[in-house]
Amino acid sequence: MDHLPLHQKDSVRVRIAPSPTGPLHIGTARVALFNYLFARQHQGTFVLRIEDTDPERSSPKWERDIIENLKWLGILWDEGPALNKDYIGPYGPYRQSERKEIYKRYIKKLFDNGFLYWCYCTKEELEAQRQEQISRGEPPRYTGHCRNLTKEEIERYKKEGRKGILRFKVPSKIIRIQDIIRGKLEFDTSLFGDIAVARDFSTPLYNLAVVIDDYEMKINYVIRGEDHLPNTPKQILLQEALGFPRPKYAHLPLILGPDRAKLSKRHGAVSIGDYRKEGYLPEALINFMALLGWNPGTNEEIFSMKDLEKRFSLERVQKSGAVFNRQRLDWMNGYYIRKMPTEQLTEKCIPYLIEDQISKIKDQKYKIKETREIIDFNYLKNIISLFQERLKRLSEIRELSDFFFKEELEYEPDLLLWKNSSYSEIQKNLKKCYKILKNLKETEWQREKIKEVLLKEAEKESDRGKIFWPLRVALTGRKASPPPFEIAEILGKEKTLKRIEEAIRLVS
RNA sequence: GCCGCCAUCGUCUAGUGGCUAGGACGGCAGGCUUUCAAUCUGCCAACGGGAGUUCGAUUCUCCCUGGCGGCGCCA
Repeated sequence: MDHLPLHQKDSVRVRIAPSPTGPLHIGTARVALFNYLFARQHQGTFVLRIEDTDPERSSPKWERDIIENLKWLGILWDEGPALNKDYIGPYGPYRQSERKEIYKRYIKKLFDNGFLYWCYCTKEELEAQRQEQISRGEPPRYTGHCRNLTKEEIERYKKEGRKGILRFKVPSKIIRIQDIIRGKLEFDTSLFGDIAVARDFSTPLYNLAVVIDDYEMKINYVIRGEDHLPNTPKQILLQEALGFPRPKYAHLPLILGPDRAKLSKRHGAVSIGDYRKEGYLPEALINFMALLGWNPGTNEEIFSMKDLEKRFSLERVQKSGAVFNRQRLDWMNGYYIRKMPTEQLTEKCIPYLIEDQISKIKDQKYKIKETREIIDFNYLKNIISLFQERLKRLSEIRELSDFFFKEELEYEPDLLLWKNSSYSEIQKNLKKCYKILKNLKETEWQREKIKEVLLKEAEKESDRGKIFWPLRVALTGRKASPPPFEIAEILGKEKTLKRIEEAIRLVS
């Protein structure tokens, strides 16, 4: 850990700085996670800052989404906005829109020291220039048209109603960066042109705002996505002009879509909220995201947040981008679902059922909407337990368990047919089941007993499927489901017999 | 176009100057099983290309190719 002197171990300060222009993106969440883990590892501080300098695109609604979902994931910050109340931290507000006084000081300082100038070019003029440069094969950049305007020219522009923007006089030099993940990097700033840094004295643009805030908040490690690599030398130039120390940089590989382009909306669900709604567990998402670009160097692959806090290291972060693989996420989510206590799983599944199968009456009591039966938590738990090893996403419980909440099942009579058996044979076997089950006492109505008595009958056949398949279909109306004994037990004797009768009628 | 970054199975990845290049997801085949799932067993599957360095390169260097990112009065 040569980039981290021992005496600084307790002073690590990192941040995640999302802009509230959309819901929490999976890429942002992963960058947040890596920052969080790095901070935890070094007993450092993890800061959340809201980058809402663009009032056009920012919205409190998205800020709320970002905050709520970070909390849900368990990526908690030490300093930053609280969910429901205003909060001013030790380094000022954590929302850029509330930090104008701070920015003003520095922008004035830059201007007074001659680093900045007003540029009055219009967007159209800039665009025309850009096109021309591109057609000549030059890098599109601002070449300093307004750098040395006379007082008269400035007056004239102002009279024309031009508002102007503050640009930074970019010096020509080679910037060398030592990136923790990528090693030595070099940039030639003469290719940049003069960058726009502020709309006016109190509203900095991104590059300047970041530099000022990171300095003010004493951020010493900047861990962010690789897409920010080209911004880094620009920010360093600004730091140098302001006399700020340079933080250490670590640029993380990007999360890619199946086409290997940066993961974006067109690839499907990208917001944490979407995954949450579909029934992905935070543990699975965290584990999965951590392994996208990081690995422990061993064959282990199941990691809790606590494990990650112990094991994570920037040194083991990959350089190349990682394709987001939904199947692997599904597998991992299924793994965590199976590992979870059934009680807890039931609690998590109930909201999905409440959407259409059941309604909540009071604590622990629910009503099946279609049959109007009153059931309790335990009943639901019994149902959920049948699907625990079959679920990949919590939302699947709706579809999978549907037949428990129906008055009547709808299915094709042909579905009752096992292999090449005939209707009459199926009818005969269903009648046998009916008779056997009817003779069972209520006290004997439990899965082992049901299985025992039916198995005795099924053994007489050349193939157990001749008994079990039609019975299972009679109870579920499905070609795939848990075993009939367990379903019968939960359904109860009366409903079970009724469903068998119904099936018999179908094949008559 | 310019600048930059990256390069091991389809995907996530381990790894080494000499190994049958390892694991996981997925796929395929099989066991268990009425079905599905879970689970177990097995199989398929990779070092982008060319030079160099070297006794020997997947590994080190260079070039090429390819992929990606960036080039806003967005962040």
